[in-house]
This record gives sequence, structure tokens and C-alpha cells, in this order.
Amino acid sequence: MIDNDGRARSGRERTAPSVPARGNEAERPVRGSGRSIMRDVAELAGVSAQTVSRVINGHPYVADHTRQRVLDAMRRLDYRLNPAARALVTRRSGTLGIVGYESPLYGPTSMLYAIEGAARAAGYFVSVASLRHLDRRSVLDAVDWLRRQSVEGIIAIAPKPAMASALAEASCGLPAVTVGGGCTEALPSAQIDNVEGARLATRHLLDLGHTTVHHVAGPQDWPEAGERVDGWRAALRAAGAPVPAVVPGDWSAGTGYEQGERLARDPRVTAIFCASDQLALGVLRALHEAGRRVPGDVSVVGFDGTADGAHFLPPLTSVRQDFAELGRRSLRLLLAQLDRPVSGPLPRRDLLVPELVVRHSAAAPGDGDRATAGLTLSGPARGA
Amino acid sequence: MIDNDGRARSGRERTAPSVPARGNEAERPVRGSGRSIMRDVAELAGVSAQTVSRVINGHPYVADHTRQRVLDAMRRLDYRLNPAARALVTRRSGTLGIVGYESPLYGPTSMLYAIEGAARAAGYFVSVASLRHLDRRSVLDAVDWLRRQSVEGIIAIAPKPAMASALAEASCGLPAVTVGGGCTEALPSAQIDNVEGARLATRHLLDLGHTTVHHVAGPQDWPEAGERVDGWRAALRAAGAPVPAVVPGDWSAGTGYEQGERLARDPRVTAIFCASDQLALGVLRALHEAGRRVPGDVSVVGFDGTADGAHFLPPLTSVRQDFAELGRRSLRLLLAQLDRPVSGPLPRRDLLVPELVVRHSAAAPGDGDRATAGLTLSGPARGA
DNA sequence: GGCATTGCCGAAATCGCTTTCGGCGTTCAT
DNA sequence: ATGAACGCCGAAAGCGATTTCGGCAATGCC
Repeated sequence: MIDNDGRARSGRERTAPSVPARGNEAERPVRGSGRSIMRDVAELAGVSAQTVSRVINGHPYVADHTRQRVLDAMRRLDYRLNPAARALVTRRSGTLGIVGYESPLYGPTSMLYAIEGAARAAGYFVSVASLRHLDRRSVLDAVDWLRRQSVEGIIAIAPKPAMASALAEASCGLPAVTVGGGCTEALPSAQIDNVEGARLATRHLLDLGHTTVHHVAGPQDWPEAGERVDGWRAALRAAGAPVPAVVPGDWSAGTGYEQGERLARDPRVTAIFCASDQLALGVLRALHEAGRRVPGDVSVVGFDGTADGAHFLPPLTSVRQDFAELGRRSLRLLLAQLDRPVSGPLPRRDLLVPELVVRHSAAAPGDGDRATAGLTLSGPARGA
Repeated sequence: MIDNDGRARSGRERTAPSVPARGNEAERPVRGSGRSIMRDVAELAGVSAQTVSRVINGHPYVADHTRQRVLDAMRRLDYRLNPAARALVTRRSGTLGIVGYESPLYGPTSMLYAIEGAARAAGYFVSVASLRHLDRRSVLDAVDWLRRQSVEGIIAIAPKPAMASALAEASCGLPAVTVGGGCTEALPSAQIDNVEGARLATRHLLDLGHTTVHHVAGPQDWPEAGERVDGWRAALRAAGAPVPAVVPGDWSAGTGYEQGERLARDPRVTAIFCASDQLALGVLRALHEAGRRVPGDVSVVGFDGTADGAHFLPPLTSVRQDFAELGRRSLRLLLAQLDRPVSGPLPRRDLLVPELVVRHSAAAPGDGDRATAGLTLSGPARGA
């Protein structure tokens, strides 16, 4: 066993056990610090390393008793496979990247963990790259950073189209999906069906007997806000109801309050659909201050279905977005790309239909005394 | 170049360029799909692979013009280092793990991204493991999962002591820190100085002239809640003020409202310190309904300093926790452990002193008319 | 002039795993 | 009886980087 340069090869022979295998650990504890490698397991089990590999990877053609011996040895040595070594040879890192952004909003933050949970169930690690700003440049940097750790796919929690298209550009050759408002033709995406959600909310108010519904919208440059406007308008048109001017806003309680004050002064306003629960919170307060009872004088419906909404006064009827499910769907979209890189047409857009959560902020017009009497005195409802 | 088994070695020789280097790509595009490896760069630059390595790792003893040639080659080939190969030999994955949990609370969710940002600045990847439940078992699983991808250290966003100690146990041998409420002797941690924050809030109310301050607390099994009780009590004692019974609660607006109703009925209550902004929101509403003006009749101070608080009615004076900074501090603690694994005594507990954000919900007792006159009519303040 | 030092760079070994190739012994079909 | 097929397993060759060891020139010092 002499190499062509004349030097003896270092201790790789199974017949030279006295040569320290790694580092300078004089003794290798049988029950060790998780530092054992596949060869240790193989030796202890009396098989070769690749049989151990076969066991780990669930290959067939391993005798049951051999498998047992290997598994025992793994347990005794507290063996942990080295993912880097595996990744090196398989060319698969086993990790997915998530591009996320810090936001005071309820939705985006709760999706991340859901995605991770689902990814873990599918055997993938998840690493994140955060966005400092919601702009192109940040997305490009984040994707580049994720590529550097050779993620196998990327999910971007991207509320704006500019971000989605930046992802499409930067991820070239890498499976990627968007989730949330921003989406682009180039990439599959999972989204809430905002149009349908808004329609649900509006129709609910119409069905209760309101002649029309006013809408406090989200920020103009977020597609989700626009879609909710569309749904609201469509429901109104379908019912032959007059379509009031959109009340512009952002997602915050602050502007909800401001716009709510204006709406409160208009006695013809009996139903308001808000693009977010926070908006609704502000509107609710403004109405309350103006002496207009909810839902007696004015009905209000929100959008988000946050847990806090159940504690508003009165408990807020809202359109619940299941962010966790949305996260899981986006992962499914990504996994589909991963399994068959060039498969048939995948759904480009997985639309998750939201659900109306009826609580107590919406009622028939003029139904005030009966509807609110109990509510105002009792605490907030405990519903989820 | 014949191996001892008699078979010719496969194409590793630089003199056999016709042998495809990898896979079956017939031609290797100079401007390629990021699939080039270090040897390609070396060839193009006319140097050896380890010189390329030296350039990448910033080793000295590389001539300037050589370095330039290598950098040019890297650019032309769009070369990306294979992290798995590096990790395999360096035994460092370059990634950190974060154990987080999904929560409707404002704080925990915003720390994650801050930590990631700081970690990226320090050259570390970040991968996450989410907790389905806030219990021991989940923490153990999450840490195990992170270990499997050989993270170099772990930060746990753990609000309860049981979780911190589970981390301490599971992370054995791996640098780890906790951030947030839960902490254990065994692990360093970064935390808000809740005692000082509560003292700040209480003293602020006392300084305004209130004879005492009532406290609506957070959930009993969260240390953060307990610490805030301690700080409140300490401030009261230091001022010689009577110490009312703690009003128990959790973090939610719902219980804030419930407890607020009770407090509102007690005319002696002129100042309330709430353990969270959400709690304060509920209290505010209860007071408003009871016809007690804020801050004219009753002053209220929250804890969190959420952006929404600036839009409460009236804008909420609160104790701001800088979660982003907290995240960065926890990372610093971890990095310190990483650089010198057995260094001297590190700060076991990095206490971040929060800051009182004075808005308009607290004033001198009986100061009602002047203080609220303008506020009630104007919109919510625009302060951060 | 001789020798050690310094600056720069290359050959080979190595990290721990998977893959490819092939070797046995049994069983099955012919 | 014989060849093929199958079940089970091992040897060796990588994956693409870093590390160790060493080589060669130019320089500094005695």
C-alpha cells in the first residue's frame, strides 16, 4: 500500500486500529459525543460502510438481521449523519429558503413557521433570509444569499408584484414560488382568494338587508387591497346595489379611525367592509365615539380573522385567512417542482378560499336595540 | 499513474482535457449556469485550485496580479463556492439555528428577522425550527432537528423557563443562548429588563402625582410577567405608596377589558399600569365605556411600545421593548461563544433597558379637561 | 558565499458520505 | 444440469472544497 509518491498512506486501513481515526482523540468512546462517523458504525456492526448507508437511505437488499445490527450500532454510538458529506455527493442540500420580511402585520409572520413545520415533515431544512426593505434590491440580495447555501427551492413571502418579479429573475433555474399578495406570471403562487373573501363579506352585509356597503380599502400598491376592492364591487354590482366611492386607507387602525369618523357622520352609511381587522378596529372606535352603535346602527365586517378580533367591541365579524394553510400550500407548490423538475402544468396560482367568521359586529339594519343590548354589557365573546 | 488494483485512474489528470470533468456536459460554457467549480476557475486563471481557495479565504501570500486574475475568472464563470464541500472539510456549517414559536404576540415574531439580519452580517446562515407547542418535548425535537443540519449554535426564543432548560439539556456541547422571558442558569440569555421597565412606568405615574398605581399583570407562568410585577411593586415601595393587589391577567385585550371594567368601577383607581399594550387596549376601552376619561380621570401605561399603540385613543404611553436590538444582542452572545469556545466569563444575562415612550394616556390626576380636550377631537397621534 | 527567512504557489491527502461496479451464494426456469 | 435472476454485501472512486507539506525564487544577514 505505497502510493506513487513513495510515502506510506495514512491510516485508512481497517487493519491498523491504533492509528487515531480523527483528530487526536486518544480513545473513541463507544457511547460518545455524537462524533462518530459511518465507518465507526460499520465496524461496530461488522459490516461495510455502504451497508450502513443502505440502511440509512432505506435501500432494499439489506437482510433484516443486518439492518438490526446496524441500527443498534447507530444507536449505541449516537451516530449522526454528516449532512455536508451527503450534500456534497448527492448535490442536494436538503434545505429550502424562505424570503420573509419583518412586518407589524399579522399574516406574514405567521406563515413562516407553518412553512417550516410542513417542510420539516417533508424532510427539508428551512433557512431564512429577511428583507430590510420591501424593494427589488433586497429581494435580489436575499435570494443570492440563499443560493449561496445552495437551497433547493425558494418561497418568498412577497406582498408586492415588484418583489415577486425580482424573485423570478434572481431565482432563475431554481424552483421558486411566491405566497401572499405579490405574484407574477413567471412563478407559481399560493394566495388567498381576496376577491371571493371580499365578496363573501359584502354579500353577508347585503343579505342582512343593507342597501349598500361602504369599503375602507388597504394601500393602493398592494394587490391584495385591490383584489378586495374588486370583490366588494363585484358583489355590489351582482346585487344591483349602488357602488359608493372607495374609502382609501392602508392597513392600520389609525387610518381606520380617521376614515371611520368621516363615515360616521354620514347617516346613510349602515354597513362598512374594512380591508383589514386593524382598519376595522379604528372604524369601530370612531363609530362608537360618534354614538353610532354597532351593529345596531352600522354593521362592520373586517378582513383577517385575527384572534384579537374576537375581543373587539363588539366581537368582529371578519373574513378569516388561514395563513398557516396558505404557507403549507405554498410549500406543496414548491415540492411539486422539486419532485418533477420538468413536469406538466402545475397550478400557477393556488387560490385558498377564505371563510366568513360570523361574530357580532354585523346585523340587519335598524336591528340595534335587540342585537346590542346584551353585548354592550357583557364582555367580549370568547369565540376563536 | 496506475493504481494498485491495476485499473487506470479516471480522469483527474490536468493533461487529459478531453475527459468530461463532471457528468456528461459535453461542453463547459465559459459563462455558465453557476455550475463551475474551483478547478474550473483555477484553470481559467492559470493557477492551482488552492490558490483560488487562498483568494476566497483571504489568505496572505497571494500576489496582487494573481489575485486579480482569480477574481476575474470567478466573475466570468459566475463561480459559487460549494458550501457542503467547505463544511465537510472545515467541520463548520456556517449556519446558526433559531428555535422560534408561532405567536400572536408582537415581540417574538419580530426578533427572528432581526437575528437573521445580524447573523447574515456576521456571515452566518440561519435556519429555523418552529415549535408547535411551548413544551419540553417540542424544544427537544427542534434542537435535535437543528443539530442534524449541524448548526454551530442555537438561539431559542423561549418565553418559559421549562423551554430554556430543555434547550440547555438538548444543546449539550453546542453553544446556545436564550432570548426573551425564559432563561436558565445554564445558558446565557438576552432579555429586556422587565423590572426596570415596570419601574419606569410606575414611577412615571407616581411622578405625575398619583398616590398609587394599579397593575394588570400578564400570565403567571411567564417570568416576564412576574418581573413586571416585581418592578411595579418595587417602585411603589420605594415611593412609600400603598401596594394594591395585583390584577391577574394574560396578555390579551380580552382580559384587559374584563379587568378594566372592574377597575373602572373603583373611583379610587386613577392610574393603571398594564403588562402589555393589548391588555391596555382592553382597559382603555373599558374605561371609556364606563365614562372615565383617559387620562383625565384615569391614567394608563402599557408595555411593549407597539406601533399600534400610537393610534389608540388616546395614544398610549408605554414602555418600548426594542425587540430587534434584543435579537441582535442575543446573537452577539452566541457569537462570543463561537469565537472563543472556552473563554472567560461572559455576561450570563444581557439586560436591555427599555425606554418609556410618553404619549398621551397618562397625566396628572384631575388634569382631565385640559389634557383630553384636544385629543378627543383630533385623530390619533402620529408618533412612532 | 552560505544559509536562513520570506513571499508565493502547487501536489496530495483528506473531510464523510453516496454511487458504481462487481462478487458471491441461492433459487428458479429451462 | 446449467445459465439467468435475485438477494445481499463490499471495494473503490468520486463529490469540491481546505490543509498540510513542501518547492522554488528573491532577499537579508553574518
